[in-house]
Amino acid sequence: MSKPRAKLTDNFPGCPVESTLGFLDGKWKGVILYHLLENGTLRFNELRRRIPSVTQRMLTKQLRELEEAGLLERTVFAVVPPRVDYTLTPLGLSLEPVITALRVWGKEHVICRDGKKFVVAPEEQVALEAA
Amino acid sequence: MSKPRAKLTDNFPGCPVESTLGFLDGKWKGVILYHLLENGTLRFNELRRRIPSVTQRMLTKQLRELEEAGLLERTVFAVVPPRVDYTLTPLGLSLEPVITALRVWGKEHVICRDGKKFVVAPEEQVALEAA
DNA sequence: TTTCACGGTATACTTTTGGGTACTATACAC
DNA sequence: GTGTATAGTACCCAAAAGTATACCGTGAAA
Repeated sequence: MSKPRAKLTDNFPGCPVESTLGFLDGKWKGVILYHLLENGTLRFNELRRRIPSVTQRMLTKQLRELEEAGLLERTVFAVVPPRVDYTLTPLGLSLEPVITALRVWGKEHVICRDGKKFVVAPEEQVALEAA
Repeated sequence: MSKPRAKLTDNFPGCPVESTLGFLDGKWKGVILYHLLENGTLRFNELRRRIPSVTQRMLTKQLRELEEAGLLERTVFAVVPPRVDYTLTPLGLSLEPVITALRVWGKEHVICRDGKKFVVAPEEQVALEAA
C-alpha cells in the first residue's frame, strides 16, 4: 500500500524490517492476514463477521491491496448472490512467523479494557495507559 | 504512534496482531528499534547516521513517540554539546522476536534494486514489482 | 408490481492523520 | 561567524480512512 515507509533507495541495515512492515501497513491488514492464516479460505462476509468494526469499504480496499501485493488471491464465483473467496498465496503464508510473533507479543503485553489499551511491561507492571 | 489501527474497543481474535503493529506504526520506528536492539544504547546522531534518509525532525518525533509508548528511554546528559542516549526498555527489548521475524522475512522476500522494491515469492519467483 | 434481502464492489466526497519543510533555539569552542 | 549536537514551533500538503450512495441478478414477501 501507499502508507509512507522508509524508502528503499538505500539498502541500509534495518531496511528489511521496514520493508516487511510496509506489507502490513493498513488499518486491517494484520487482522485479515491473521484470520486467513487461521482459517485458510474465507469469504468476504466471513472475514467481515470476524472483524466486527471494519466497514465494507475498508475491507474491500485492504483486501485489494493485499491482493496487489501478492499476499492473497481472490477466487470469484459466477453465482448469485456473488461469492468471492480469499486465500493466502505462498508468499502470504510465508508471513506466518511474523504474524505469530506479533500476536504473541500483543497477547502478552497489551490489555484491552473499556476501549483503552494498556501496555504490560515484562515485569507485569502497567507501564503506560495509552488512549 | 497515531497511525490509524484497529481500535481496541472490541477484543476480537486477531486484535493482538493489530495492537502490536500499532506500536510499530511510524515511518522509522521499525528501523530505530532494530538498531537499538543491535547496539544497546545509541545517541541521536548515531541513530541518524545509521538511517541515512531520516530528517532530524522525523527522528526526534518518532523517538519521542517510542518513549511515550514505553519502548525506550532517553538519558539526557548535562553537557555541551547536548548528548542524549537512547536505550530500549525491557518492554522494548521484548519486541526482539517481532523485529527478528520482520527482518528475516524482509531479507528473504524483498529485494531492493534501483530504488524499487521487488518481492520474491517462496518459490524464488518474482511475484511483483512494487514501486 | 414493488420492495427487500442476499453478497460483494464501485464512485464521489469528506475528514483525519502523518510526514515533511523552514526556521528557531540552547551553550560552548574555534 | 560557523560548527557541534539536539530539539522545538509553525505550517503545508499528501495520503489514508471514513461516509454516503449506487450498482449488479435473483428470489421471496408484501
